[in-house]
Amino acid sequence: MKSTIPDTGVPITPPDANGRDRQEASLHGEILLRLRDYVVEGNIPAGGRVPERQLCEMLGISRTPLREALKVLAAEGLIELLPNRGARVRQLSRRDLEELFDVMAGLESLAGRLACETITDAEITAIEQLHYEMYGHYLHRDMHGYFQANQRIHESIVAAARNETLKTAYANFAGRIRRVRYSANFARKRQRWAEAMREHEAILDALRRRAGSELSDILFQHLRNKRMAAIEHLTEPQEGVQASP
Amino acid sequence: MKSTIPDTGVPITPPDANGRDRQEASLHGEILLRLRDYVVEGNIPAGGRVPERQLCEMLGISRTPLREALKVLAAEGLIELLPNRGARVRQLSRRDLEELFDVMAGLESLAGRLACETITDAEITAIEQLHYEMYGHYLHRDMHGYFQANQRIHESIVAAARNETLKTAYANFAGRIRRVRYSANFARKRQRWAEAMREHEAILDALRRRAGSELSDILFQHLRNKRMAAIEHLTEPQEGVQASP
DNA sequence: TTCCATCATTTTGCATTCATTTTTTGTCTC
DNA sequence: GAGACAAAAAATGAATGCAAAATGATGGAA
Repeated sequence: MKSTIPDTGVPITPPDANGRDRQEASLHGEILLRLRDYVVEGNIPAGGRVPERQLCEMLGISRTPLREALKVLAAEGLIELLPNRGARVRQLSRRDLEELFDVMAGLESLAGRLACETITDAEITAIEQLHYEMYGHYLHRDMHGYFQANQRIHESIVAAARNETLKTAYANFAGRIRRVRYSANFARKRQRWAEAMREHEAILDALRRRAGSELSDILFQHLRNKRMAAIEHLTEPQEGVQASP
Repeated sequence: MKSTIPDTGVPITPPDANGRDRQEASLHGEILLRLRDYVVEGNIPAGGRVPERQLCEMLGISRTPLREALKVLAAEGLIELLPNRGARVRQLSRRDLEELFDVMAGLESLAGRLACETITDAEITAIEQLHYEMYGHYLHRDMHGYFQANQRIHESIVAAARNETLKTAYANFAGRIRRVRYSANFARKRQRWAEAMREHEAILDALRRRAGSELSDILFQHLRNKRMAAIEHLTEPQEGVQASP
């Protein structure tokens, strides 16, 4: 079933990396997932063309489902479609990034507010756990570990909001930034790192007290600071990440 | 050019109602806009099938661009695609609506916060103008006028946030609710109406003082209350609006 | 009559084909 | 050698065709 895909040594990700729609039933859905991951992971340089024919061969499919997937990715903001001139990986300007970070901040801020309404003690404990883990990474200057724990904390907050619509939107925007986010080596600034830790303390504190409005403020400000750290070092024009050679 | 559309008495909207992407250059883009409006305006009953062939004739196109548009609408959450069983207009459960309203609340709350950072006196004056207009409608018990002015106020706040990404996301979610929103005849409750007016006073006040965090709170609460009013009267299962006969 | 199996019809998913547009290549002129 | 024009090649956008799946109808057995 599912039309024998000849497995042309496709380098694209396995069919379930991103925790999203799961509409793998159709070929189009499968292609969509793989293509999205392919782009999000930065396999195509920013602004680079997305060659239909080549991808078709790579994926062993015809152009129809591929083009459908491209249309969807364009709607998601990952690529852009130039009339009669094909698809390109969207080049995010500095302004685009600022906007994206702000929207993410708004969504997390909302997530925190909602989470306070229904979060359980167990969930808070789990987040505390992650927090201490993150603190350990901080002490060991382990950027990568810190980054991962940090991300899981934020995801936990979003999950605690118990709002699938929010979660999906959050994942969508996160995907758009991901290419850049990894390059945001803000940890260079020791001071910012320490500040972020303090902010996380405050987040936990507000969460424990279920102080929704307050948490909302703290989260927004936290993300705003992150935005500053991530973006300020970019030179005007655009995205700071290229495809690995 | 652009393939003679035989104008089969298509009831769909003119090609520029919704203030969105404007990718009318391609046939696909045109179809996308028209189809989106067609669905948003409730021309197909909730949960009803979206017959490909029929729509193709109606629009005078082949199935390929139509199917591409359907895929995009599905990604936007307006319709859903059942494997091998075609597209249906998404049936929003009560829970879906609650979630959507909350996300809208979060986005507007964010918009208010951002707006406070850069809004000009002139913009505030314009919003005040709308506010008084709305108050007039309120006094005259003109539900429709009130509703429109109200909507323009909220849109003005979003515009004042100067964040295109936010604006697009906002428009997207607004589209999903639109079908239901009109049926939210919360005005029946005189008291809620008066309350909403008071909340709007508070919104304006916070805006004048550029009190971002405060405005954020007020807006969230305002939308939360709106959600209550709009949803509480729905009987459990789902959407409360049908296609007009 | 009701239930279920079988077959025809419709619909969907994808591949293929066709018509344009864009891009590249090659040649000619200055 | 640089630039301009023209033709060829490639890529895109949309239509059509075909196999698989689903829907609906028909008929037979309990």
